[in-house]
Amino acid sequence: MITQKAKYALRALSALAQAEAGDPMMISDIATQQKIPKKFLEQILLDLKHQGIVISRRGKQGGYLLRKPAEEITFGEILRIIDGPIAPLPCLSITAYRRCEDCDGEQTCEIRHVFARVADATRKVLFSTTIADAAALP
Amino acid sequence: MITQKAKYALRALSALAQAEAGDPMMISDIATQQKIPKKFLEQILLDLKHQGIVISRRGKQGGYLLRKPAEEITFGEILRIIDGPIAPLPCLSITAYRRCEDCDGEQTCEIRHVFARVADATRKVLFSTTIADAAALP
DNA sequence: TTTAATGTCTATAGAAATAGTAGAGTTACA
DNA sequence: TGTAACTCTACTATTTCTATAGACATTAAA
Repeated sequence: MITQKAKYALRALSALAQAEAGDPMMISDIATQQKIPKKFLEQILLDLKHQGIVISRRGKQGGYLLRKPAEEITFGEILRIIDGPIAPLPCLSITAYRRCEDCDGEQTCEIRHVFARVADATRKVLFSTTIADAAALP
Repeated sequence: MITQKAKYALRALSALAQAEAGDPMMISDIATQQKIPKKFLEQILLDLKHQGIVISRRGKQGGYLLRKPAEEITFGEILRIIDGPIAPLPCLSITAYRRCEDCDGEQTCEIRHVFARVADATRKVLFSTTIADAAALP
């Protein structure tokens, strides 16, 4: 299961993708429209800003904007930022590889190569789907 | 990420699959061989017993056995028992469906159909791979 | 029939993750 | 200069994860 936070992040980005281009959208508008707790959403958007996904304008008439075209923001990259590694095992993570301490070597691990296939299949979907795809829907 | 518990469960079952057919394997032997904390493994095997995956014999010469051929035990069914639903969203779970409260309808949800594809891809791997595949390796 | 070895079951506990909430601070437009 | 917006840090309640502890039940073998 992905976290609630990741769900919120993806839906918020989808809302931004649907907004007028160049016209910032306020946290409270996104929160209302997408039924996301406002203070929680603040944190999420701040994260996404720090990771270069969105930009913000402060003060009156402020709000958030996508930093790049929605077509270039994948589900995979957002999930990595919010929920961490995509891989089902630490020893299969591309961005946060960690050896399994209780495991006697990756070549002989009985389960590693199975989950390698899971990871591949998952990545194939997540990195080929963008926020634009999500926003396009009905 | 799957839990440590699920990793232990799959490796324990793989050990059972490699044991002499009909010859029960003791918890402590599995624990030593697979580097699993013994008391933790007890719980895991008990779960698997209650779910009909393994059978046990008590007393001297006791131990655990697979209840059905390793070829018929899939990774998917074990993960469901230990970690819960395979699906990345509650509203996509086959065994534990739950509506998303903050979501305005599953037809219009921007992210649901993306994760539906993730779930399909994941299930395809997890339910076509068995403990026998894991045990067969090197 | 006793004893030792084995699984069974319930309870407990510390650490980490999850899902928020609170509030003081900063910026910029009108 | 006022106020509407974002920024940042800290805090908290709940749940999940990863075990550990210990009393109990059963069985095989001496």
